[in-house]
Amino acid sequence: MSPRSTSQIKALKVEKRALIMKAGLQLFAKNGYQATSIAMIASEAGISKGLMYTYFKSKEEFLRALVLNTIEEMFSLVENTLSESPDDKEFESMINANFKWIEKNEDFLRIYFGVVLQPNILRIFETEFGEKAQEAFLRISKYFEIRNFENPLLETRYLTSLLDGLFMNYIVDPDGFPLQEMKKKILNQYLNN
Amino acid sequence: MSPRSTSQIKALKVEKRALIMKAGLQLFAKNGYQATSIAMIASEAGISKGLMYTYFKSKEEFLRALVLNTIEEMFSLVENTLSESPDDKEFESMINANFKWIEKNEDFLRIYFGVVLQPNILRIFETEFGEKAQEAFLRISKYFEIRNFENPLLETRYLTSLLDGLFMNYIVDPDGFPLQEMKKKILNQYLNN
Amino acid sequence: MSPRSTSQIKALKVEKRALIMKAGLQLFAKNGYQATSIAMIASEAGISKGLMYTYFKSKEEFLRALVLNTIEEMFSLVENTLSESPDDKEFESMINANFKWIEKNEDFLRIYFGVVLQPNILRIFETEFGEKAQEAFLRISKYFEIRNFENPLLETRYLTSLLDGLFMNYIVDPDGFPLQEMKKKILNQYLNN
Amino acid sequence: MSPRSTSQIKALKVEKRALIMKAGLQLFAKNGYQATSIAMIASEAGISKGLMYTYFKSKEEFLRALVLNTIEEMFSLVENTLSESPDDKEFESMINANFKWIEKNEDFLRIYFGVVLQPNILRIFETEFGEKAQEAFLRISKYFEIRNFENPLLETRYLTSLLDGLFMNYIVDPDGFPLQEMKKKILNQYLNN
DNA sequence: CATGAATGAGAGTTCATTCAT
DNA sequence: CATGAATGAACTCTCATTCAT
Repeated sequence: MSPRSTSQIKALKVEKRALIMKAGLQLFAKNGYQATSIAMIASEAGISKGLMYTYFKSKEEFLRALVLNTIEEMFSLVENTLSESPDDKEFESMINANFKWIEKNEDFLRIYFGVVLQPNILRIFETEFGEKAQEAFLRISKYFEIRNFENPLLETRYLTSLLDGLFMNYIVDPDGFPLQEMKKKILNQYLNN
Repeated sequence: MSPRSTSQIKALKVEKRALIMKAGLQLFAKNGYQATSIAMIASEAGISKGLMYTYFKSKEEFLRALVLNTIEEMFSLVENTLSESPDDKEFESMINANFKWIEKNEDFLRIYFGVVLQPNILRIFETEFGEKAQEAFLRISKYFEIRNFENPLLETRYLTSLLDGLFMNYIVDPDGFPLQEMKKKILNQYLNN
Repeated sequence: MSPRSTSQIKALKVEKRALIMKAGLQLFAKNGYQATSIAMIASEAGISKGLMYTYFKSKEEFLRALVLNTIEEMFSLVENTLSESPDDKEFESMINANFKWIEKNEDFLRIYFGVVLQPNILRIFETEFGEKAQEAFLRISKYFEIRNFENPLLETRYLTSLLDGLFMNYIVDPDGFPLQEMKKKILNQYLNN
Repeated sequence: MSPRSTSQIKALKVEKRALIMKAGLQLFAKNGYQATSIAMIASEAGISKGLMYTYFKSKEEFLRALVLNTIEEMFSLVENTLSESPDDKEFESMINANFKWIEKNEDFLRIYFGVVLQPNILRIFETEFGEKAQEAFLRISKYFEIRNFENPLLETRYLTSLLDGLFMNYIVDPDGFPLQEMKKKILNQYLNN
């Protein structure tokens, strides 16, 4: 019961939590949320069903944790690449970072789009989620402002929608979709005029 | 037994079928396919659960009917507006038609994206669905070819992804999304250089 | 409304009734009672489900009619071949008649055994059915009495059980079961000592 | 976590499994397979419907377990009583064992005949089931061979059919059927000439 | 006389969740 | 801390039966 052993236990818990989430990520991506049972996730993570409920209050809570966990990372891509007054180079980095990240997070993307599109599944997101999105959105918008775009907010919305569309098409057909060419096209479009 | 009464009955069946599909469309759009039960659809349509199965063989068949019914209309927008050698005016018509149609078919769009993105739901679509998509895709590509775009196929994929992204963002937030401005932006981009 | 047309109608009804029963016989034999739906029978008979219910009060009534209809024929085989004081020749005729009849009524036999073995399906039979069986039973018993068997009733029960067993095994494997040899064996056994 | 508690739990599972099978045996025997619902079995066994499915994968699997479990015992009666070169004494033992067993397994018999006779229920049995039957069949046939019967295989088929018929009639009317006398009759017939 | 649309109860099955061990 | 037996509600789907036409 020494503090050390307690912290070790905590570390173990964190590790196992991550393990479970990894299992859930894969299964949700492969089968969808509804078609993936708690039993499947527990089995994949090598634990019992019952133990799932000491880590996550419910299946929905689990999904929420799963998505929020990664969504933070996703939105921080923008903050990590764009300063408060972003220049072209930073913009290019941001785009690059996004495309790179997407390739590594296909599974998450699949879940993410599902959650975004079927609001009744997780309407609760909106608050926590909106804040982070808002922040990233404004960073990008700042770049367009600096570049003297007529309507920076519209341009930002346009760009993010474009990225959404590209990424969505990418996860529908990862092998056939020309992701790299699309990236070049975007960079050309924004940086060469 | 008279032809009139027979045809009246048939007409009633067609009407009721449409009624059920309308109910299904709304509920699937609101809750998603899996989270919508046959009982809910029947109740919304004002019929018994059992009767659903005289109109549709299974829940999956029902979804298929629902989607194929409208998807044809969606893809024919391109064919109806673009000739075999499409000019700028036709391109503009096509874009206009698409944006107009989307506003009238929010519910369908929600289902459509869900079907496309959810992995296991209906891979069966792919065949019937792919053919129609292919055709529309090539029509648009022909336009870019005529306009001497360097890579017409890539450009088409880019445009359709952009539209997907815009429409997806529109259905997530129909009231807040500047759909009309986006349309203008696209038309400017493609027609004014 | 002339008497003739009325009787014609009646004849038609009788014919159609027979037609329905034939369809039911085949389907019950092929799929079993529970796995055969009224809809299937109606369809096979070329009529509507609703019309079934003008000929038979319920599915169970239909089964009852089906079985009683043929069971009478089956038991009358004994009465038709055995006189009140049956001799060896009559006994041989009776055995021959039974084996011949069984080959022509495989389908019925399948249903019959099911009904006999699962009493809860049709316990109501017992009365009507028992009477006819009793009569045939006593006729056979009379033959053994005349032949001075020690215990004619036991012998009858033995013989009828033997026939049941043979016929049961025959319908389980109609092609592989040596029905004719079994008949010879029985005749040898009873007539040659 | 101790081995004892684990083994206790396992023992409990085995016990409960047996309990469910007992309930199923009775209900299937009384009503037949199709007319007995999982709900009825669960209720009779004092458990919830859902729990049935942790013990048995499906209703059909349950039936299979029920039948295979006992069928083995049934066919092994022959192997346990007849040696490779069976003599009269062994034959008598075999007959005795069969008659004795039947009285203790009325319920099973009812199900067994149902399974054998109903066409579509479980043709899957045939393989596993056929092998065991074949073995027993050949053992008996060996006895008739040694006894110099003209056609041992036919004689075996005759005897087993006879037994089937007797046992079938016994379960239709357990109280009225003279089972013991029939046994004596068979033994007399085969052993006294 | 004949139809089949319509019902409603009930079937088999799954699964998130709980809790005794 | 960890298990998985147990529950109960919900699911998709079937079908005997009725009845307006």
